Amino acid sequence: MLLNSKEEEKLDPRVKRTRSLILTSFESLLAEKGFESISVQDVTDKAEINRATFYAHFPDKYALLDYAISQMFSQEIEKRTLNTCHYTHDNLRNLILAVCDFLVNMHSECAQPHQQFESLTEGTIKNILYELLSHWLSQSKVKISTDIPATVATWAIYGLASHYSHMKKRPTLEKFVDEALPLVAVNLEQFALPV
Amino acid sequence: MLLNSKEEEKLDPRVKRTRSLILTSFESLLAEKGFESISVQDVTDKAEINRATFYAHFPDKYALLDYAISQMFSQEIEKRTLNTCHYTHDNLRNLILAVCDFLVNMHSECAQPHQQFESLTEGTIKNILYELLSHWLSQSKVKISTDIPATVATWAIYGLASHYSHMKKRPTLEKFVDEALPLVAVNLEQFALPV
DNA sequence: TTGAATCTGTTGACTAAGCAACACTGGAGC
DNA sequence: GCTCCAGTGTTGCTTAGTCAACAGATTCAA
Repeated sequence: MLLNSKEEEKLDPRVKRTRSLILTSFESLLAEKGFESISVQDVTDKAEINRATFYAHFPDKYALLDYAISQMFSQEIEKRTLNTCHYTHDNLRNLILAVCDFLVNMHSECAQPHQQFESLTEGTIKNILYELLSHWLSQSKVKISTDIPATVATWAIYGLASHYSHMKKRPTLEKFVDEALPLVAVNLEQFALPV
Repeated sequence: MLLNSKEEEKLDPRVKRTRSLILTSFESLLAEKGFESISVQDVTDKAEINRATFYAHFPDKYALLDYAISQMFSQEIEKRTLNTCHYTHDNLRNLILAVCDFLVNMHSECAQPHQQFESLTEGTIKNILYELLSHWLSQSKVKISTDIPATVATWAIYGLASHYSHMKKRPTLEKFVDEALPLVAVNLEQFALPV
């Protein structure tokens, strides 16, 4: 789910093109109006592709939202090279920063990020977070089940970021993260010893 | 050749997409290096389309150059709505301005506008000019053969614009055109009476 | 409640684009 | 002379995208 950049490169150029057209169209529509009021028609009209083509790529608009969020968030992760490293205090810090950044941006770029929209994106992002944290923990010398600590950290990180992005008077991101980081780190460090 | 905007709109979206990809790629390559050193490979690589697809649209890169120049120049004409009007002194003035503008821009945007490149574009632009002037003259009450005056004016206008675009110390465009306009107008006005 | 309107998801026949392979050309260098 | 190389056009087959038409769902107002 994370290391998909390589596979996507050797995809049929038509497929890459179509997906990218759909994605661009969808993102620009999200900036205009709420997810619920966006129809598949709207997306395909703006993308200048046939509606049937849309359904060859996605079952419905919810799948598109899922894909769009995955793509954007994965890009954020890749930009910070968090997908190709292991657990350190600093990488964890970076990860929390990434999620906060992402949610803050999303709220500023989307016209109407309502309840339903948010809970759909929440699931998508938590999946990616969980995968990444499990990956980090699995590299540890200590061979134990990773699902409990990964779950705790996933929810904690997303919760923190969501809280931060909804605050009316936000402190600087650095300040917020420095305060929150130890609480998350303590749950991971005992399992994620440096390799 | 001129009124093609309507037809192009109801073209297969795949065709529009492909042509536009080729065109964009070609234009950006022209900004980098000379026309002669651009290969069909280069164009299709940058456009991310298959080389065989290129040949389904154009016989070779010279046809692409032709198409590209036609498109760009026609856009310049349409922008000034010169394609949907008739002969007036002021429209003629605007037409000369358009050709000058176009050639000046081309010289600034293309990396190496060498001799061969220029003579290829010259033919393309003169064709469009000739068509447009013939169209203007054909609307006149005076029903006579339009080819002689259209030819004279075409060559004169292109010659003026080419001269202007190559001048080392260019006067303002307005000043240049005001001086040149009467010499062209005198060849047309006797045929192109107001309708 | 009807029915007009709009969106959905799906189908089958058609067309454009992708791909790999081919023979051919025109240098560049030895 | 020669080969090597990079580009050119072309081909047959595969796959993705287009289009028009369909039945069903939802909404809204008459």
